[in-house]
Order: sequence, then structure tokens, then C-alpha cells
Amino acid sequence: MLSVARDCIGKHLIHETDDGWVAGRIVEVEAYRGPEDRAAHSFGGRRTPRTEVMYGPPGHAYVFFVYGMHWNFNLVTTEVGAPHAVLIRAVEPTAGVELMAARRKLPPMHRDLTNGPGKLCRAFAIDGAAYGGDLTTGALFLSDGPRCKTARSPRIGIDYAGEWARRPWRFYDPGSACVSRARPGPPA
DNA sequence: TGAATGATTTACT
DNA sequence: GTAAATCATTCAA
Repeated sequence: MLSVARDCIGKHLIHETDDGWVAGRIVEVEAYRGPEDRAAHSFGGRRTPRTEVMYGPPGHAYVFFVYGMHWNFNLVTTEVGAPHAVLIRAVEPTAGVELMAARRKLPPMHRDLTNGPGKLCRAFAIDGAAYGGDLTTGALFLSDGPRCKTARSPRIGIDYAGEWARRPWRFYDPGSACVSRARPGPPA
């Protein structure tokens, strides 16, 4: 589970749409460990229409909407019946930067294009339509990339989860400028 | 049927 | 630094 999350770092996410296509290298993810993890939506074995896809086969997209305005994109990682997922928190744009910039209404070459869960979903035009999609056959898919070193840290935005919030299940590429936040050292 | 809340981002002081 | 935006999903009655 955690190794799967780490393996996601460095892979490429591609989304083809009518407007063109965009791609990015995944530089930050978080692991969510189903029933045991209070921070996970599937905590306690909860099974609802929203979490249903996590109980299905791996390689599918778990997309959900929060705070009334943001989508988050997850990769279902484990076998049927085990509701574990990896949240894609940030990517480094590699193609279609101008299209992303147009969607985000920001200038190209801007790091803020994709350095957050809600941001990258908007830049990639990921929404409810991608829910449950197969990430190997659909318009939204993953591709292998060069393996690279990863760092780990506690997860973000789940303080309500108590001790689980301190589990170092966030993986990121320390060499990328597109990681969402919590950089260890000064920006320069 | 109704009320509470969140795996966030953005804007403003 | 703090606060507001905003709505699908979820839990209670």
C-alpha cells in the first residue's frame, strides 16, 4: 500500500479532452488506508455511493467533491474489498501547460497551476465524469516514468483524524518546485 | 425532510 | 495572519 503510493511518484498523468491534452509528472501523493484510517472516507468500512469505487478493483479513479468547490483525484490501489486509495496531491506540468493555464486563469510557467489537489483537478479538467473510470483504458490514464527519490512527511489537511494525521503517509519529490507546501527549507 | 461538515483555495487585513 | 466561499454527501429524526 505505502509502496504503491511511493511508486506513484514520478509517473505521468495524462488527460485527453476535446480541448487538447495535458500531462504532468506526479510529485506528491498521500496514502489513505481504508477502514483503519480515520482520515479516509472509507474509515470503519463505511460503504456509500461515493466510496463504492474504492471497494472495487484497483486502477480506477476515485474522484470526489469537497468544500463546495473542489475536486480531488485518487487512485484505487488495492484488491476488491479493500478500500485503500492514493490521493494525487500535486503534479509537475509536462505538456499542455497553456491549456492548464487557461483553465486556471493564470499565466503559464506558474507553479501554482498544479501544486494542490483541487488545483490539479481543475488544471486537468478532472470532475465527476472521471469517477470510477479505468485509468488504463480511459481518456484519463497513467503512464510509467523514471523512478526517483522520494521524501515522506505527515499528511495535510486532516488534523481532525488525531493520531492518524501524524502518520508519514505523504510522499513527494523533494526536488520538485511543484509540491503543494510544507517545504522543509527556505524557498530559495 | 432537514442540518452539519469537509482529503481546499482564494481573497482580504 | 484570518475568514469566507459553497454544495454534494452524510447523519439524524
